[in-house]
Amino acid sequence: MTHWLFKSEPDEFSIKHLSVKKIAQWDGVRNYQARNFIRQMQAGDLAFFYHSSCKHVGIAGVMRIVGTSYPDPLAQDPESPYYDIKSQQENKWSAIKVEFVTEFRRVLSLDQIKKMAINDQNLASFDLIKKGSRLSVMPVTEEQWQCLLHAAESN
DNA sequence: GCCAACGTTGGC
DNA sequence: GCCAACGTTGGC
Repeated sequence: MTHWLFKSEPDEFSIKHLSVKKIAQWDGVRNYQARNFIRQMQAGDLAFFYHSSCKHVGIAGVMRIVGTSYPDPLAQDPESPYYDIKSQQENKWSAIKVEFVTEFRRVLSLDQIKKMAINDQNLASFDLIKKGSRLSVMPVTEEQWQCLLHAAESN
C-alpha cells in the first residue's frame, strides 16, 4: 500500500467538512504530476489531509482512498471554474473519492515537521517541506508515514 | 497582503 | 527548443 498527502485550503474544504460528509470527491486537480499520482492510487490507500494557506498550516487528519480514479467531471462542466475545454474528447484530468478516517486533536504543523526533519533523513527528503514545493498531491513513504502519524497522534 | 518559487504558455 | 512573461501557489 502506498501512502499519500493531499493539500487543501480549509476555507474551501477542510478535514471537518470531510468528517461531516464522510465521503467526498477530490477534484479540480490541474497539475500533471499531481494528476499522475491520483491515477496510481488504489482502493484502501491511506492519505494525510494537509491544510494549506491558512492559520494552522499542517497535517490535520487521515483519509482513505475509495475506488480508483476516474475522469474529473468538473473538467467537462462549462459552469465550473475547473472547466477545461481541452478535456472534451480526451480523458485529461482525474478525480478520486476519499473517505474520512481521523481528525487529529491538533494539527501537526509544518513547523513541527520541519523541526523533526532536522534529525530525520527520511523526513528531510519529503517534498512537502522543500521550499517552493507547490505539489498538491504527493506520495509519502512508509517511514515518513509512520513517523508523522505517530507525531500527530501524540501531539 | 507580500513575494519567492514554480508550472505553463506562446513568440521566436 | 529556448526563454521571457504570466498566472498561481502557499508560507509568512
